[in-house]
Amino acid sequence: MKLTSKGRYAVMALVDLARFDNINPVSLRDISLRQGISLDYLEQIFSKLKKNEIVKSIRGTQGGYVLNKNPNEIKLTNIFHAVDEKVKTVQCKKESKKGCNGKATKCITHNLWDELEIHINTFFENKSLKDLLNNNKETRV
Amino acid sequence: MKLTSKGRYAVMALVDLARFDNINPVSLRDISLRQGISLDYLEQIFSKLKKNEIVKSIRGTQGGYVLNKNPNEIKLTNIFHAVDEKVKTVQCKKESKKGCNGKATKCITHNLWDELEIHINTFFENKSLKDLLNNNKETRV
DNA sequence: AATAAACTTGACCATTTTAGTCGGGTATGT
DNA sequence: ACATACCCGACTAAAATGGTCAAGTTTATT
Ligand code: FES
Ligand code: FES
Repeated sequence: MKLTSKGRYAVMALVDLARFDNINPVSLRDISLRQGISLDYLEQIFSKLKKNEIVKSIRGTQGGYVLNKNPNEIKLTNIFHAVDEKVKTVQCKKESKKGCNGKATKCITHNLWDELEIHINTFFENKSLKDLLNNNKETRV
Repeated sequence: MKLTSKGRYAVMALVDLARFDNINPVSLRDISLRQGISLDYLEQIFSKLKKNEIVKSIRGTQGGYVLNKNPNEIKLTNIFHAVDEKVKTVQCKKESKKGCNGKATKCITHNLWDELEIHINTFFENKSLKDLLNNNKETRV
């Protein structure tokens, strides 16, 4: 049960972006340096964020990315969905009529994992980028 | 963000066990057949459950496993902990003074992932094996 | 017009994790 | 004796992860 770097980085990068994009487009190079994330990897991530209309790109010198929506309209759900960081607790195909291991019945714990999935997704649906902007400066340890 | 089979199987197997161990010890072979889980894999899992005093073993013919505690005392947390299915949302070492990527500060999303981890763990702490016994027969699809 | 910054695309890859398998044991009820 | 069932450690194929690399295109600036 772990979060992958792709999802973590996507959120990190967007928080960074949201802080600075009022002034100018923010280049991935800057985000890379500030957050310590590989530039090449960021490009992959932003390509997906763009396809999902979470950010807009501006090409050329002085270009970069800007948010495509208000920070309070961007939920973690949206971000995670964009970069394919999905919550998957059940083993069976969700829409299939079959259970785990190709059995005809749903397994005895299926309902439990469904509950868990909802529980987690609720968290993501209730958090927007805006929530992360306040009171979340880097905290010295 | 996904649940691994080890954790899923551990819970599945224990629910199965809890249903039948009032009468006789339950053999892994039976669980394997009923739940469609590889016997060899179950042995690995039960070895850990035993070390963590969640189940007791009885060797020899007619042997098997029985619960070592009341179903309402066995939380999902305990089960997951036993089989090393841990919830890990942050990238940094939890107790280290360093953040992600060896930086001296905690990253801007660290608090968020901490919150998430707590959110998920709360779910596991509030569910016991007993909760899963009622109303959780295999449901025909 | 030349240059350099920055986005775009797609292929490639090493490492780690997962989900097992396999081959030997040892204990014990019948 | 013998079959059942637990016990233990090593091994491994396949998938996922977390990137890197190469070769573009676009556009602001000089
Ligand atoms: S998780 Fe859906 S049937 Fe097992
Ligand atoms: S998650 Fe802890 S510092 Fe990034």
